[in-house]
Amino acid sequence: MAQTIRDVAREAGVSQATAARALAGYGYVAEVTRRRVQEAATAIGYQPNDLARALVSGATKTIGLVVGDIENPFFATAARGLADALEHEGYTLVLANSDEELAREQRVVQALRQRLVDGLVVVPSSGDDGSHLAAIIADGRPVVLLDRAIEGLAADAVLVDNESGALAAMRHLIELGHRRIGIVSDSPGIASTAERLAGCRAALGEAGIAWDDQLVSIGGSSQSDGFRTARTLLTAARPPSAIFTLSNFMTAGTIRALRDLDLSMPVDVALVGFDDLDWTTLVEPAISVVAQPVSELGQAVAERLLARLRGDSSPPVQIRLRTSLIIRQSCGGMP
Amino acid sequence: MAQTIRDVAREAGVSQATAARALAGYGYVAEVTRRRVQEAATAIGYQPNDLARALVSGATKTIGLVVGDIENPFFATAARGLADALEHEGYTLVLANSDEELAREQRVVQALRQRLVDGLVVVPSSGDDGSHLAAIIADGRPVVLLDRAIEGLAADAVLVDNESGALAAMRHLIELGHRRIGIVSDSPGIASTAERLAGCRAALGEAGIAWDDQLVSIGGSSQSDGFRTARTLLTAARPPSAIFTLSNFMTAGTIRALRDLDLSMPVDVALVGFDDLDWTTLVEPAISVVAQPVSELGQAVAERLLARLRGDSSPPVQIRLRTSLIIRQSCGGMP
DNA sequence: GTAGAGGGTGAGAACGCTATCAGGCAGGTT
DNA sequence: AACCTGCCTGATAGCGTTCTCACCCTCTAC
Repeated sequence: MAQTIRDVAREAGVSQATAARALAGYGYVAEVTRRRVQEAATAIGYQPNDLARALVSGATKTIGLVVGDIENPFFATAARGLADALEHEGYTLVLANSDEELAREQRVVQALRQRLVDGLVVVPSSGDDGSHLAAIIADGRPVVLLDRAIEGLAADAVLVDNESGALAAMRHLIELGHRRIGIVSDSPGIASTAERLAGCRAALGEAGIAWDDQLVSIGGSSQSDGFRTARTLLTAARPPSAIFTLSNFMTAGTIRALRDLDLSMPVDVALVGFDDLDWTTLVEPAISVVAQPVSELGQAVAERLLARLRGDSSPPVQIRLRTSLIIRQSCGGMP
Repeated sequence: MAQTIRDVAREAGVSQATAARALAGYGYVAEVTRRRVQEAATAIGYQPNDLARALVSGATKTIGLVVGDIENPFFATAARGLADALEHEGYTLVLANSDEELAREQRVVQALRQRLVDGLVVVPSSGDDGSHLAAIIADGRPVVLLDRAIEGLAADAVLVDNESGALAAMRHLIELGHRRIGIVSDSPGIASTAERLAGCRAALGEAGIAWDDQLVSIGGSSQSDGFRTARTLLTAARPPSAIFTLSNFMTAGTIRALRDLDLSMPVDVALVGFDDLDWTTLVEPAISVVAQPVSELGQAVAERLLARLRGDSSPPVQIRLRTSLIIRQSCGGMP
């Protein structure tokens, strides 16, 4: 098996304590001894045991990441940005999927807690239940929320400006003359979704258009949910002339529904989606979107987390990154 | 901070040893005592320390996963399949990106090694250098290769049938009458890519078509590399009438190049790509692809790994999952 | 009445590391 | 000669578990 510091000590003919000092570089060690120990270490191929080190130091140099589903490119990109920034400081990511289910999320958070992660990054599946995360914070370990806030939880959160993003998208469709705008949404239990819906409401309000529940379809968060609910919307008695989708899966589902019904963008239906993925410019017409700075989101989360790990104990902050409306062909607003 | 088993013992008025027995469930403990200890544990909110447990048991219940880039949907899906299967058995995934660079891969593997992962799943960036992985195997910890083999490394590998997949795709294009078929490839240093190229060679050989280096563009593994090399191919003096792309990023890059040059599929250029992603049926025309059972790949890897962790010490096996050619509109072979 | 079996308990070693402490030994100072 | 000081080293105490061992106590069997 793996060699221990004792093996190094024996090989170098010194005590375990001296070998430890020589390798870790603290206390007094004679230059000759240090060299001898180091040579012995490489000779027998010694590798420090991070586990033992963590047990005594109390820090595992490990960060837990809980996302809904790593297959969602949004989460994958954020995870990447986070991993890169953390790796810089010697931290490793432990990954867990919650499937957007609170119960599962609680289970994996519990597991990560026992694993003694130094900190936790969570994309919470519920906007109001944060008791499992409060327990981690009570342990004195930092928690940073990614993309979604939790009401009443004293944790840092790095979010995007969902409300103004949705507002801008809806405004644009309204300016293009649309009065009946369909909204394809995933569950409003997800905090970011709720904020986007609020943005929609605000835009309709300022344009004097009444909110119409018939035009809002709310389903699960998978692409097939998006397909199903968009199809329902489009086959209704008075279908919308434009659609705003609140997430990338909803956008994909809606495009499939449009294809299925042989409706073309932007002539039959104008479309704007939330979240910009690579394929949105691969399809024709290219999809207009509210773009989020996804990778920056991960980086900002890493920054907050590292600050906390360094001892920053200022009150929790909420960071909002700006979204930007990218107008392409699908909404008909392109010159 | 967190409570220890000693705190539970004190609370229950028993020794640390008895508390441990009561909680872990070995040895003799009186029923009354057991109940008292368990009540004490929940009362003070005791959580076992997995770190200490791992140190003594020698198993961290942790699996390392090294992929080129978690943002690549292929890896993300495989990771998901793997994570689900492993979670079932109480294992957690530790994630690392190699950026398809051997040096980086070696660094992260080293880090995972010190972290004492119980096993390692690697998508190797090099097909011939496996020394860093051999070291893990020498420690007695299982390594399973995902998607790509390494020559001369005694480790299980779960792969897809790259050669016959590429063969089928090329055959199909040849049957459609194409004689000049462009191949957009990423680096052949990647084992799976080399196998796909071999499949291409075989198909051309059996059709009596000479291999033409002018028709093969080899670049990096990013989408922009695919765009650049496909563009070069398409703007050459005698451009190909069909293109076969060897990975999903190459496919996306090639589609962009076609759009950029105002060439349409399948009329101007027929296209078949390797790897089926969600967007391939979102674009028009829908892209014909060699589909890989990605999620099954992850599951099969988990199965192998779990078997090894349970002590299976049979000689390393190589598992090949079948690919399937899905004919859609982009190649012109659809009735 | 004593031996033995068996339930129940606490003391303590081990895992591999970090880090403190007591002491040894050379050199210089009073 | 006695004493300090500064370098160097080994012994040793944890970190929070798992798990073995020795021991005690009670009950049954001869």
